[in-house]
Amino acid sequence: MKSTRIPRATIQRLAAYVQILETLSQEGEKVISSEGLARACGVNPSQIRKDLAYFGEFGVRGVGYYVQDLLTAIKQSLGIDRIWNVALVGVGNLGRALLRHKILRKRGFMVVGAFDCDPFKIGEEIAGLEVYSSKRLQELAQELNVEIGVITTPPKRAQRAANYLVEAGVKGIVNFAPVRIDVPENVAVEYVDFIHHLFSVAFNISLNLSKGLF
Amino acid sequence: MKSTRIPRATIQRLAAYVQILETLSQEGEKVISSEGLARACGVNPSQIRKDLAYFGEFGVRGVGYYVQDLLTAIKQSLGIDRIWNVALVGVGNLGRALLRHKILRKRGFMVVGAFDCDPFKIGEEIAGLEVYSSKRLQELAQELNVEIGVITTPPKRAQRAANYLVEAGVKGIVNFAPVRIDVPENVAVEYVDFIHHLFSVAFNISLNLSKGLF
DNA sequence: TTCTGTGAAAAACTTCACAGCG
DNA sequence: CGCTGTGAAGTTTTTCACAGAA
Repeated sequence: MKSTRIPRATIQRLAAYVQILETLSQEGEKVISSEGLARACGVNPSQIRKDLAYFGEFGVRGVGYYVQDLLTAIKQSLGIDRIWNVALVGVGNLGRALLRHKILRKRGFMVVGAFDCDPFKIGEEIAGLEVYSSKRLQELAQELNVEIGVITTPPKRAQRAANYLVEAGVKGIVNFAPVRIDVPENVAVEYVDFIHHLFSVAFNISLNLSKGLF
Repeated sequence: MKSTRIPRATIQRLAAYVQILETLSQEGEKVISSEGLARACGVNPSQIRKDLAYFGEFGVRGVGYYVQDLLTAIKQSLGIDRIWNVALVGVGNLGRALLRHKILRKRGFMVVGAFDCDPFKIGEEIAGLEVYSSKRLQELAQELNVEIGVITTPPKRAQRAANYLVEAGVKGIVNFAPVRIDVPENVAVEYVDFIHHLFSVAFNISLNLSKGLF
C-alpha cells in the first residue's frame, strides 16, 4: 500500500469498478483485463492500473485480474468490506425513497434510524423503521452505533440536522440537501445533488445545438 | 464569450454557484465578491473568477458581482434560462420520489411524461401525471416535445430505456441506474449514483480512523 | 482603494510507453 | 507472448500574483 495522497477522482472510479466487477462476478466471469474493465466504464486502461496501484498489486501479469479477488481487494481498500450503520434525517419524499430502496442495504449501508422534526411524521413506520424525533438523535445514534448520517431535509433544516449528527458523534455525512453545511474538519462530508447533472445535460445539449447551427 | 473548451468541473461548479446565488438573491443581497462566493461554496476565489471568465466579464472591478445579473448570466450560459421538458422512465421508489419532488420543476425541468413497462403501474396517476407504457415513448415524447430523458429503472432495464429515449429523439439523458449505457455520441449522458458518495464517505472515515491510530 | 480579469507558475491528474513478470 | 506495474511525458485544472478598471 502506497502512502501518496489518493486522488479524489480515483475513489470515485473505484466505486464504479466495484459496480462493474459485481456484475461480472454475477455473470460468472473469472478474469478481466484492465482493457476490458476500461471499456466497461469508459476510461483509459492505464488509468485503471494506476488507480489500483495506489492500494497494491492485485493483477497477474500476462493474465489480468481475478474478478472476485479484485472485488474483495477494492472493497477492503475503500473500507466497504463491512456494514456501516446509517442514520437518516428528514423523512420527505426523498428520505422515504431511500428508506424503501434496497440498494443502500445491498451495498452495506444499513439505515438503523430515521429522524424528522415534524410531529406528524414521528412515530410513523417506514420500511420497518420507526421515525423518531430529531431531538433524540444524540441519545439514539449512540445506542444504535451510527457512524454515517444522511441528510434529506429541506435546505433550511440541513445545518441543524448536521449539528445534531455531529453532536451524536457521526464521522461522515452524505448531504442531499442543496446547501453547504459547516462541520468540524474531522467529519467527512459528501454532497449529492442530481440537479447539477440535469444542468450539465442541459448545457451540453445547448452546446451541441449551437455547434450544429454554426 | 471565449471559445476554449470549458472544463467539466467548471460546469459542475457553475451549478453550485446558481444555487448559492439564488439563496443570496432571496435573502436580498445585492452584491457578492468572488471571495464571498468562494467561501460559500468552499473553493478558491480565483477559481470562481476563472470559471466565470469562460463565459464573459460579469463583474465590476472594485465592487464585485451584482447577484441578480450574475445569476441571469450564468443561467443563460448554462442554457437553464428556460424550461426543459423531461420524460421519466421507471416509476419505482426513486422515480416516484422525483415525480413528487418539487425541486425538478422549480429548477426548470418539467416532467411531462412518466413511463414504465410494468402493466400494474401503467394507468396509475402520480403527482398529476399518468404513467404510460414505455412502448409509447417514441410516439408520446415527440408529441410532448421531450428533450431530456431521466432513467430510474432497475439496472437491467436501463439500456432498453435509453434505446427508447434515443429513438424518441431526446438529446440528453440523466441515468440514475447504476450501469453504463450506450448511446450515440450526440446524446449527452450524465450518471447519478449516490452510492459513490457513500463509498467516498466510508473511505474517508476509514482513512481518518487509520490516521488517528498510527 | 478595492476587487476583477488574466497571464504565468504550480499542482494535480491522465496517458504513454516500455520494462518485467507469469 | 500478453498484460500488469510504473517512471516519465503530456495534459488539464487550480492557484498565484499583479495589472488595470471603477
